[in-house]
Amino acid sequence: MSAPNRPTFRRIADEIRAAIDNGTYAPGSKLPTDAELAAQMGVTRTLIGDALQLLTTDGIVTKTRKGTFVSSFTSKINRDANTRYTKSFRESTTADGTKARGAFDAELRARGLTPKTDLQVKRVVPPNHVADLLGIPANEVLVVSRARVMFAVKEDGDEVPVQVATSYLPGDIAFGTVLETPDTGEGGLISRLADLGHRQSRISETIQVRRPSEAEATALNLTEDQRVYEITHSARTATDRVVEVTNHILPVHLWNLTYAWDLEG
Amino acid sequence: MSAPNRPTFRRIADEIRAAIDNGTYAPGSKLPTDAELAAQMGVTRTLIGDALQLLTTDGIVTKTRKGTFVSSFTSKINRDANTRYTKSFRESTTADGTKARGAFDAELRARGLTPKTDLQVKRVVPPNHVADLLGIPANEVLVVSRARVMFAVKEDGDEVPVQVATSYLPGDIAFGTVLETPDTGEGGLISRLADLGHRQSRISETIQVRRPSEAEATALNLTEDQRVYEITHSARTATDRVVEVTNHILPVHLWNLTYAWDLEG
DNA sequence: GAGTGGTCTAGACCACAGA
DNA sequence: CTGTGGTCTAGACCACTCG
Repeated sequence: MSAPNRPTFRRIADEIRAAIDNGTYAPGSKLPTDAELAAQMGVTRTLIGDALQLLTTDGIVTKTRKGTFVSSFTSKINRDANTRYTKSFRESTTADGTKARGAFDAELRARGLTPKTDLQVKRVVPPNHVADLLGIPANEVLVVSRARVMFAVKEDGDEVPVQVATSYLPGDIAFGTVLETPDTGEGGLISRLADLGHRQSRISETIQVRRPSEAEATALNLTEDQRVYEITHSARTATDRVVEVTNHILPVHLWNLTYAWDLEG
Repeated sequence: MSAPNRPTFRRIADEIRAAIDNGTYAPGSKLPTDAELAAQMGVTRTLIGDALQLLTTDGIVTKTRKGTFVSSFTSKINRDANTRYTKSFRESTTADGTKARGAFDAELRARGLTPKTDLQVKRVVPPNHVADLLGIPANEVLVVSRARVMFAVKEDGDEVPVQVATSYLPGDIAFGTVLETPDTGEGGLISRLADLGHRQSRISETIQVRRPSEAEATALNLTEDQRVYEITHSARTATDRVVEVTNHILPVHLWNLTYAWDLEG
């Protein structure tokens, strides 16, 4: 009623969305082929494709060469920017008695998922905006880059990529230290930076939403029409030096973000 | 090179986007009609429509019954969650010597735009999640609702809607006070709440990205395929009472968000 | 009434994954 | 090889806006 002349392809999308919500199509199951749906609904295959593309963009279904499948990820993961950087959360003990290895680890375990991270440590010349934040000349100085692709492993063993993040650490701090090794141990990067005498005291993050780059789309299994948060995170010490810049890329349909802070007078 | 088999409609979108970026089509100007572009490029009108829809979703062009127009808004507005709630920013003096009326006001003037706000003050039963945050029973208690639609007025007098925001204030605090009047004066809502003995001390915000509701799409001049940030803002006093909940809706293509906070040990 | 974009069909060809 | 979704055309009808 609210939309009297709602186009057919949107009505079809609504219909299928409702069918997924009410359990007619279970998470992970295969939908009928476009051609079958077209026959059922008495429309062209083109229309079904348009309708399903809307659901694909929302992350509700995934289209492959083998058919259309209902996404198995339903609820969103919460990224709480404040607790995630506290020592207690980063080093929190998980259900199986092991200690969490950094913020992302604790975050996923809190949701009953098992985290898995692919890491590549390199020395690189950072992107300009990162060099800028680190206070070093552009296109010149090498820094340590810790590029991660993070997965949520479900109970059935399926690995879903949920985030890519790249941390940049100044060379004079990180070269030749544990910060260039794969496992940063209990409490993660932030704890190790503190060990090295660079305890972080103030964080700032800027957020934008955009289409994924080609590389991001591939890594996160996204289409060009989906959207990601890009969070540029920078941490400075009490002496006001930026000792870490991290670029987080998160599909918007998988995450909520939370922030909290005190007001001064 | 990077995408060998890039579909035609995406290539066309890229082409037009580039033409807009390099000034071939100026901000605010009218593009050729779909039919003309189709003829120029030797493709069907359908394809041009698909291409332009990509740009519409990104907020780069606007389609009307009168033709396709290049958006006049280029850069994004920055919403700095921290400075925006400081007293000095909210009450900052603008170029013309007048005092800013709250956070949004100061935000836009910093960008050379003139803010304009349509306000409707009512007593309403708040949405469930708001009642929850305010610590009152759902579907029952009246609170003060201050619903705003905010515009950026350009130099040529054009008014672009950039945000809708609705603040909810507990009745026992707000009924019969200045909080039910249209103009909350210097420093805005927060200053008046402080005057009434409810100085805010801690803020938390949660962010998600979603399609706009029908009402939001109408108010903000969006299509169903564009995306908005929904920011749920709540403020509590030193005595830990939530005295304000505000729901902010911002088109993602118009805004960047910024947060900053201190780490404890 | 003329011109605009929005929608939809019917049918075609394609690339790609899997048996 | 077959079946899948992805793309594209040609052409049609529509609703809306404006002169």
